[in-house]
Amino acid sequence: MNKKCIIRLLRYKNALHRLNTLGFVKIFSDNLADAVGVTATQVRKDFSLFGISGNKRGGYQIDALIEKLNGLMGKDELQEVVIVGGGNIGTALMKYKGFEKEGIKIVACFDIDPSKYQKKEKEVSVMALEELKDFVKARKIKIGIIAVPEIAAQQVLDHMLAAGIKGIVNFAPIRLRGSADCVINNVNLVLELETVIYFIVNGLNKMIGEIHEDQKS
Amino acid sequence: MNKKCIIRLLRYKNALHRLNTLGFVKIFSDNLADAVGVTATQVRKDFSLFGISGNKRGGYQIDALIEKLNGLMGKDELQEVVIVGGGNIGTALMKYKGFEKEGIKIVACFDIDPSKYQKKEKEVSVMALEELKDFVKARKIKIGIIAVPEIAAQQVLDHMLAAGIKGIVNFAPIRLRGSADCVINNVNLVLELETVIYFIVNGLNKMIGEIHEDQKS
DNA sequence: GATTTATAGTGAAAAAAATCACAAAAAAAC
DNA sequence: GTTTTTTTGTGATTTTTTTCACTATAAATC
Ligand SMILES: NC(=O)c1ccc[n+]([C@@H]2O[C@H](COP(=O)([O-])OP(=O)(O)OC[C@H]3O[C@@H](n4cnc5c(N)ncnc54)[C@H](O)[C@@H]3O)[C@@H](O)[C@H]2O)c1
Ligand SMILES: NC(=O)c1ccc[n+]([C@@H]2O[C@H](COP(=O)([O-])OP(=O)(O)OC[C@H]3O[C@@H](n4cnc5c(N)ncnc54)[C@H](O)[C@@H]3O)[C@@H](O)[C@H]2O)c1
Repeated sequence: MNKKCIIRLLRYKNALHRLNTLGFVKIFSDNLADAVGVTATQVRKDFSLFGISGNKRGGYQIDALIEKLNGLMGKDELQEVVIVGGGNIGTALMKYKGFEKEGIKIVACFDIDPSKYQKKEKEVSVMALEELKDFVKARKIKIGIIAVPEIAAQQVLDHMLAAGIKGIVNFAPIRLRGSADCVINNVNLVLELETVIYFIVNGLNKMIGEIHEDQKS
Repeated sequence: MNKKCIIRLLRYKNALHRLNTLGFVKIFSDNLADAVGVTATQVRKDFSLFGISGNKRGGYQIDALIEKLNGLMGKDELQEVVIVGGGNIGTALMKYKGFEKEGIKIVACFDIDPSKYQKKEKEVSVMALEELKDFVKARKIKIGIIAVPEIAAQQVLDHMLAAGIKGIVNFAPIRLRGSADCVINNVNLVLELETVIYFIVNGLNKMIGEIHEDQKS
């Protein structure tokens, strides 16, 4: 079984979700491939690896496929997520409405700057960093987002680990190290831009295909 | 030459930048590997592929290395970038101070919602989408960021292509297709979270290593 | 109901990427 | 100034990932 395959499965699931809400009922491997940006063979191979099967000459039933993928991906229960750092990125994430439909809920944000604290109905509360540990332990939260300046990232990671967080998306432009006990996905938005710039400046538009790669550790 | 290698080179560059500002002068392949999350052999192999050499038993001179990488990456001139969509993500990016030191400058934002328009000193102006084309053409801007709702993304892409944009980072959770004439880097933040959730829910913390992969097309 | 056709499924082959293993060379130690 | 140590550089090898080439099968057509 292929490591990258897992990320592709998540992509398939998201694409199928979209196609489903658009009213599609059945899909062929090449449509799905197209939506996600891979080859049809790859889609079928991935499915084959995970024991997903469709109907020969009939394609795949979208709802059954989504169900199967959700099962494989363990996306049955709503995942509660906390953010540390209520600045630009943290706020953007808090305000984003698109998480819920993927079974993700941002339940709280923690900051050290008291001017950021807020407690409103309908909005995500911003609390003192000191409250993180109790909050996370009480609600058994497993996933956290780091949206603090680079300089504070390692320290925040330590707080999160102490609180029992098991998975982190880190937006600080520094590679935080995970462990057997905690997976970290380092997302570097500047790098996303730089990558594009590289291809433009060097006229490598030809080099089409999957290119970027993040790191989980 | 390896495709992923290019992204690693950008990572090396960023890490070196950081180490440099921290006062380091020279570095060994294993330090750099550590900072970026790869093996020392990989670092040397990558450098070898791009004709970068250091000093046996002496490691690499950081400033010379940065210069060489900048040369290879074509990061000599300041890159001006426009955003379309002045909402949550667009605003976060506009306010972010970390681009300039990587030679990137957000010069303007375009939106269809007049309530978002603003023209202040010191801040990035938000203008009407209709002004995009002239602005981009006049300043010969090559790079754009799409930060509009999914439903509007394809249309915005068309506007950008018409304006002459050659490279795009797209935050809408839909795969926009590039062409020989335009590179698109689709960034999906929900997927970044979902990936972490997958690893936690399935107890695959063991599966340490580089995992995530974005797409440029 | 036979034939054609489109599509899934998959072992085999190819391609791509990472790692290994070791030579070369520079610095350090003696 | 010789030996040891440390680190780079890279061809060879291994591993991983993708693609190919083909079979099986269900639907559509005749
Ligand atoms: N905004 C962007 O578009 C953008 C782009 C690329 C990368 N990033 C990275 O994302 C991270 C956040 O960026 P931002 O623009 O939102 O920054 P920001 O300065 O707007 O927000 C950071 C927040 O973290 C809080 N904070 C600082 N130290 C803390 C600590 N120890 N514990 C808890 N909270 C703390 C601050 O009070 C502030 O509210 C940074 O590492 C940045 O480099 C941001
Ligand atoms: N905010 C997040 O944390 C987050 C997370 C994941 C993905 N995204 C994606 O990023 C994109 C932007 O998200 P957001 O939260 O910033 O949305 P938002 O609704 O806050 O902002 C969207 C902006 O785009 C403008 N807009 C709409 N149609 C437009 C058009 N045709 N031309 C120009 N401008 C137009 C709107 O006026 C608005 O200002 C969305 O596709 C979203 O799915 C955002």
